[in-house]
Order: sequence, then C-alpha cells, then structure tokens
Amino acid sequence: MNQKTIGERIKEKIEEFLKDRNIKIDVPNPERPKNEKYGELFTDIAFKLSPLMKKSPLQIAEEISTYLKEFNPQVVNGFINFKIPSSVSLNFILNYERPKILEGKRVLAEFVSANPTGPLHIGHGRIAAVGNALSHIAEFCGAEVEREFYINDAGEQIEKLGKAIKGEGEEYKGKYIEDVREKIREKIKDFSSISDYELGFTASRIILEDIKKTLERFGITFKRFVSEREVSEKLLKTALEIMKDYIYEKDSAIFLRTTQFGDEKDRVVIKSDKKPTYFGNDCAYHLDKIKRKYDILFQVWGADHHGYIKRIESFLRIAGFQGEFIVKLVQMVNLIKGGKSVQMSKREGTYITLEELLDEVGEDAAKFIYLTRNCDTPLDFDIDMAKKKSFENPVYYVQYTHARVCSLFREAENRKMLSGYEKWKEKLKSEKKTSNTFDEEEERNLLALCSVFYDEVIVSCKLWEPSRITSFLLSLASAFHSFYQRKRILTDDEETSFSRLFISEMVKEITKKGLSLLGVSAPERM
RNA sequence: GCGCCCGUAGCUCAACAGGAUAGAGCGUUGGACUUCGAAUCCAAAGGUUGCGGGUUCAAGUCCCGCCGGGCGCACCA
Repeated sequence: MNQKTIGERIKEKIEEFLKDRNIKIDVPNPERPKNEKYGELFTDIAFKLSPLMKKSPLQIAEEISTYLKEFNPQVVNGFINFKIPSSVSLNFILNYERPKILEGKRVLAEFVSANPTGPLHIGHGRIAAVGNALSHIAEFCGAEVEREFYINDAGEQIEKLGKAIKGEGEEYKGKYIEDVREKIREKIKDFSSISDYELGFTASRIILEDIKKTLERFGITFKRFVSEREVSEKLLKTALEIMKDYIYEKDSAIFLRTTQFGDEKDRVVIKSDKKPTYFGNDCAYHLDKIKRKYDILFQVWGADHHGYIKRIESFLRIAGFQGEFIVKLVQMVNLIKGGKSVQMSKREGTYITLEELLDEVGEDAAKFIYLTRNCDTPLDFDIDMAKKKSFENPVYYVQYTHARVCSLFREAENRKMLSGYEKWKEKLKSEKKTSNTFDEEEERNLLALCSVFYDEVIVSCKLWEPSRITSFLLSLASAFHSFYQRKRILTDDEETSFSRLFISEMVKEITKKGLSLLGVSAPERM
C-alpha cells in the first residue's frame, strides 16, 4: 500500500541521492509548474545544490534525474520536470488513501466566535468558510479536529445589549433588536426589575440561536460552544494564579507583562473596577484549551485582531503550552454595491447579513467565492455581480465537471456498458495492466493531475491556505472540459471507452473530494 | 507617529520558505451543438507586477526609501 504521494516519493529519492554524497540540505517538495507544458511537477533542487557541489545546475539535474527515471524526468535549463507516466499515476490512484502529515494530531479549530449581539455579517461568512475548509483539510491529513465557537457572553457589550433591549443606548439598533425584545417579552413583562447584564445575557442566548441556524445553513457544525462567562467563572482564578509572577498592579488595575514576550505594552487583565477584561477572560479560555491537551491550537481571526496575537502567545508561554499555536488572519470583506464600496454600519442600515448573502447567491457559490481568494487579500464582494452572474460563477464550472461525469455514467448505463466496465476495472486493479489509451498525452495528463491533487492538499495544509485547493480544482476542471470536448468517451471500441470512462471517473472523484474539503457540494445534476 | 496586510490585464483574482515565456475567470473580438450535457470548448487582443534603488545565477516574491489603500495601536470586545 502506498503511503506517500508522488511528490513525497520524488523528494525521498533526491534525499537518497544526497545521502550517498554526504550533502546536507533541506530538500523542498516538488512544486507544480506555472506552465503546464513543464509537466505536473518540477523541482529546482539543482540550482540550490550548484554552489555546494561546485557543478552546473544542468549537470546536477542530469545526475539526479538518473535516480528518478520512473517519474519520467525531463531536464530543462537545470530544472527537472516530471511528466508523470500513466503507469505511476494509475498505481498511485488505485492504492493511495490520504496524506498523513497530521496523523494522530489533536487540533482545536476555533473560528467565527462572533459576538452574540447581532446577526452574522458577510465578514463572518469568510471566516466561517475558511475555518471550516481548513478543518476539513486537516482532518483529511489525519488530524482529529474539534470545531469550537467561543461565545463572548460577558463584558460591557452584553450590558449594552441589555440596554438596547430596554430601548436605551445607541450601540445596538435594528429590527433584530425589536424581534429579540418581542421574544423576551413573552416571558418577562417588566424589564425594570432585571439588570442590564442579565437581560443582555438572555438576549445574547436568543441571538446565538440565530447564529447557530445560519451556520448550520452554511453547512458548518461546531462540536462545542464555549461560554466566556462560564469559562471565566471556572478558570479565571487559576489563570491569575499561573500568571502571578508576571502581573503587577498599577492605578488599581492588574497588568500582565506581555512586553516580556515582545508585545508593545503590558496588558490589563483585571480592570480597576475588579472586572476582568476580555483578554483576562481569554486567558482563562486558553487555559481551558491547554488543559484539554491539543497538539495544535488553530484559530481564524479577522485581520483587525492581529495586534491580539502577541498577547495570547504571551499567556500560552507563561502557562507552559508546548504545542503549536496557529492564527490564520483573514482580511476584511469589503462590500460593493452599485459599483461603490459600502461601509458596514449597524446604524446606517448598510449591514449585510450572511443570511441575506446566502439568499442572494446560495451557499455553494458564497463559499467558493470566499475560498477563491488568498486569505491575505482583502475581498471585494460585489453583491450585484454575484447575483447577476451567478451562473458564470467559477463554482459552477467545477461542479459541472462532476455533474457531467455523472451524466456520462447515466448514459453508459443506458447503453448497457457499465457491467462490462466494472469487470474491466477489476482487471485493471488486479493485473496492474495499463491500457494504451492512457498513454495519449491528454489522458496521461488527467491521470497525473488526479494523483498530484494530494500533493496540493499537503501544501494547502502546511500553509493553512484553502484557496490552493480552489485553484487546483479550477485547473482540473479546465483540463477535463477540454478533454471531454475533444474526445468521445463512449465509442464503439470497448477498450477506449472503458479507459476514458475510468479517467472521467477519477476526475469526478477528485473533484468531489476537493469540493468536500471546501465544504461545497458536488451535485449529480445541475 | 508606530505595527500588520495589500497594490499584478479594463474588472475580480492566481502564482508553495525567490525559479522557466507572470496565469485564470469576467468583459471585448472571431469560431465550434443532426454526435456522451454548449453551465462547455478553440482562438485573438490585453502587462515595464504602484514608483525608485539594492541583494543574486535568478525578484511579483527578500532588503531599504517613497506613493496609494485597508486594519490595528482601550481599564471595548
């Protein structure tokens, strides 16, 4: 059984080559070339070795490639390109399960964690899509992932929410406040007897239910919702105890020396009114995370939280956390309407909720658009465009690949070809016999692309960047549509038909797998 | 003022710890359905990667300085 991807195997062979010569250098994974004429993978290792071995890159590339014959290496200007032979791809696809780079790791993925003071907006949507996709990817790479939502149900904002329910204050306004007020009125007639905080807390629970519904509609299920209030009651004291060598009192507030860990200034954990800050409670929350013993603490935050990373890192180090702490920052979503940028404002009523977006463009398209962009890039979400051109959206291009192959198989069934095909496939598996048609360039390329998919997943996982998979799927779809247009799948010749059906099926499976990692559906008809 | 991110085709964006002739989609122009789904395909046009220096075999990518945009810089969350 194959446990390594083709890229990993190439890397291994190169490492062998270097070991024989006693050269120590980190061998990078082979990459996917920009231009498809260079094959499916390439490595630039010869350039890196040139100064060490005191030979020209070309010479080195030639030498290394003798170790890599099975992958059909082609040396061009010092690069080693691989046009992966069908026999290799075939053997790989039929036996490979999935990457193992996070095998056995316990991962806590905390994301969205929106304030329960209002509905989710389109910015949350992006974080939700990214967090969900990365959780899928990590799971696929062998991790045990727990998705978690942290409920900010403590602090001043909850009091302000309570005030808003009473009809006071300027912070929270809008129809949803009125709706929540109506719901609470059913149980509590008189608001004057209840504190702002308790009323706000009650309201936040109602709003949280709506948030959960939206997330569920968006296809995201959290294993756990952790309440800030509860975790603070349970662990704030312990957290303070752990921090005791690093805190001091000033102006009757308690500060943590985060500057010792590279922060710009020390941060308040307990305010002068003796209430904890958000950060104070967050220390308690992260202590809770540490106690649950994860290998990786992963979280997706909006880019406006970037200044917060050092703070949490400081606490984690004080508390002796040994695992990895990974924060994925996702840039803001800028709403474009009528060709103009709209400032998101609750007061101005220009607040576009995630629900509204989903109504307009649908769950799959929304996710796909969110995930086409690299997380570092601010996203211009043109709502008119997304509506108007929903059928030209790239998501349909990829989904169409899947639907098309499904339809192809329905047609094959009509023609009574499927049982013969299944037998042919069994033979392919057991006898490791390849078909001549696989060696034609388009067929070879499609099979190779399918196998290289797993290398792409690994990159995506290492970089915590789901957009890698999105663009891979687009290029696979493009290759398939082109193939389909040019070549008839169901022909009079059985061997040709079956091998082309097989390739189509592989493309379908990879497309489905890739889409599922993104959280996007793979419809059988469209 | 300080910190983080961004600036790539008319528009929206790709390009993995620097690699080859910087790629897609939309839009524009022209072609392909009596044939497995044309939500598709083929082709053309479109670029001094914001500007100026530097590092090196090689820079969209790294360093320095500008210019432009976003976001932070609370005893808010």
